[in-house]
Parts: sequence; structure tokens; C-alpha cells
Amino acid sequence: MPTKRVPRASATTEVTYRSIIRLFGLIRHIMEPFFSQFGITGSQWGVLQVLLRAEEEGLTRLRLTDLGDRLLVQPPSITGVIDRMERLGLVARSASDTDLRSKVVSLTPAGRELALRVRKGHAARTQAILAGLSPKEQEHLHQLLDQLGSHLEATLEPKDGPVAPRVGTAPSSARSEV
Amino acid sequence: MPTKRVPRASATTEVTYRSIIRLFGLIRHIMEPFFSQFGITGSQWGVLQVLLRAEEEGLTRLRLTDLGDRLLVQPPSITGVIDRMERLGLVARSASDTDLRSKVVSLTPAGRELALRVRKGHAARTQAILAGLSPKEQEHLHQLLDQLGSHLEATLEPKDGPVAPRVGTAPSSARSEV
DNA sequence: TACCTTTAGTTAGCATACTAATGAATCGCC
DNA sequence: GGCGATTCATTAGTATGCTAACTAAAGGTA
Repeated sequence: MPTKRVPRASATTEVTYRSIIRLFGLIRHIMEPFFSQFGITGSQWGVLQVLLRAEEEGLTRLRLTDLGDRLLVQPPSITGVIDRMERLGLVARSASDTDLRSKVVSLTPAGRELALRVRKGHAARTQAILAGLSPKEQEHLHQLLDQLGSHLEATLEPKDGPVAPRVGTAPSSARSEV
Repeated sequence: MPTKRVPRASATTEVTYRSIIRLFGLIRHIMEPFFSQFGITGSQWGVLQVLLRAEEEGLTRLRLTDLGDRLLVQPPSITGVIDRMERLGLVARSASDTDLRSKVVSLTPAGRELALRVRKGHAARTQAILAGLSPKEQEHLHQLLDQLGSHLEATLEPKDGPVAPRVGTAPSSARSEV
């Protein structure tokens, strides 16, 4: 009889999975040295990037929790990163005026200036990284990755009821760093 | 006037790049809990996996440095991971009999047993993760990622001379964990 | 043989990441 | 209005990862 389709584990799946992991490792090895040129780490860039974008949307201050949500990172991690960035003079932590429990973070002038400077070089780096693919291939890759990402988010949050509303501005997305 | 094609930075590149970072974050969020079911971490799985594969190629012991090369991790990191795994009874560290400087690591029976057990569940997990794509799409994704990976490796190691030999068994690849 | 350079592994110190537990403050529902 | 449940941030403790510096052992060459 002809071999059935649907084998025990599809060798393709295994190698595809490994290629994802491998690619990420390579990207990190390229980006970390870039960030250290500016005296920051990938995580700190993540914070700068989120705060800069928030400002451009009219939000000059974000709660620590919101920052964590946007970076897909737990509260204790945010506390530490912000501690160090405050020490570096890149961000300022202040009390919320509506909720005594929470604190808000905002860019200092120095932080904003650095964020803009890093952003420029960052764009050039991502260009260089993706230069291995043609624009058309990049688009196709993006489509496949997004499809996979949506699948995984669905897997991760089979949250409340059959129909999950989910209105927040931050689509639980991205780990902006790197 | 009509907006020019070829904008300053190709929006596609930016979103594609972000989709890579995001996907990796999602995968980590899915895999880490899986490993902790077995009482290990992703890095420890990386070590088990490399040692298991080495055994299957006839190598029952690897030097710490070789382990680091295969995992794309620096020596001090390996020292720490192996310390903890030794304490867990998963691997054994012993002296090399050809070089007094180096030490070799091998799986203990318990480590081998665990590695095999994790490997099974791991395959199932990767299947579930990639189930968001059809086999054909997976293949296409794999092709694109490999192409990008080769591009990055070329970027990272413009090593010696115009023509770099590079014969080693481990193609500088993968960060086997996760 | 003697000395200088390179290699293997470890230690020290820093930056992240996580979970669990704490203390404050706010919400929500009776 | 009030009290239990939830939320926000932090602390404590563990696991990685890295760079820099150090020890010990090999190698290579004068």
C-alpha cells in the first residue's frame, strides 16, 4: 500500500522549528553589540522604544505594568530594568496621580535623545539583517510568521468565554527589544 | 506629486523584523513551562539534547568547550549550567585523559533517560506550534529562514582570508535549546 | 631547554528573566 | 459603608547570559 500522508512527526516540522530558534540566536548575536555601542542593553532599548512610541501616540507616561505588558515581561523584571535606567538618567519614575499604588515612567530629555539616535541605527541594522531576502520574500516571510504568531496567541490565551473581547491598545504582542 | 516607491526604509522590513522577534517570544512562553514539567530549564534541555545526539554519533563525552560551541554559548555560561546539572545528577564531569586542562561531560543514566523522555514530548510540542501552518507553508518558511540564516552567518564570520575553510562538525549553528 | 603565546575552565561581577511572597491601595459587591 | 478579592509594585531567591581577569596546562620557537 502507498505510504500514508501524515507521518509520525514530519521531518519538515523539526527542521523548520530549529531554523526559527537558530535565526533568533543569530539575530541576538548581531544586535547586542549594536546596543552596547550606545551603552544600553537590548531590554533597555525595548523600554526606550515603547516609551518613544507612546509619546508619539500622546502618552508621555506609562505605568510599569503597561510597560511590562507591551514588552511581554513580568513586573519584577520591569522593576529592575527601570531601576538601572533611572540610574542612567534615561527615564524618570514618578507617582501616578490617579492611583496611589502605581508609578509611571517617562523619558527624560537624555532618554528621548538617545532613543531617537538608537532608532536610526536600528533601522539600518534591521535592513542589513533582512537584506538576505528580497522585498517579495520578506513580505512572504512576514505573512507566514504572522500566521504562526496568531496561531500561538490563540494557543496561549484561550482566556475567558468562547468569545474573548480584548480591547486594549497593546495587542499582547511583541517583545519589542532586540 | 505621487509618492515615490522605495521609501526610506521599507515598512515591510520593519514589520517583518518585528514578527520574527515576536514569534520567538511566543515560542519561549510556550516551551519554558513544558521544560519545567520535567524539572529542567530550556538551557538544560539544550545540554541534554546535544549530549544525546553526540552519543548517537558515537561520542559519549564532550569537552565543555565543544558543548559551548554547539550551543553558541560562552564558556562561563556552560560552567554554570553543568554545575547545576551535575548537582541534579543528570550529567557527570570528569577529567580528560589526553589534556589535563580540559574536562569532559557525559550523560548519567538518569540524564539519558530524562533526555529521551523530554525529546518525545518536545516533538509533540513543536508539532503543535507549527500546526498553524500547512506542511507546504512550513517548508516555505524553513526555506526562507535558512536563507536568512546563511546570510547572517556570512555577516557574522567574515573570518580569515577570502575563502574560509570551516570544516567542523558543528556548523556554528543553532542554540539547540527551546 | 626556556620562554612566550595560546587554550581550557573557572571565578567575579553585572544585567535579565522568572516565580513566590509582601505591603499598599483600590474595587466590587452585598 | 465596609470587608474580601484583586491589582501594582517591590523584594527575595534562582537560572542564564556576558565580559574581564586568572590559573593551569599545552604548544611553538629561539
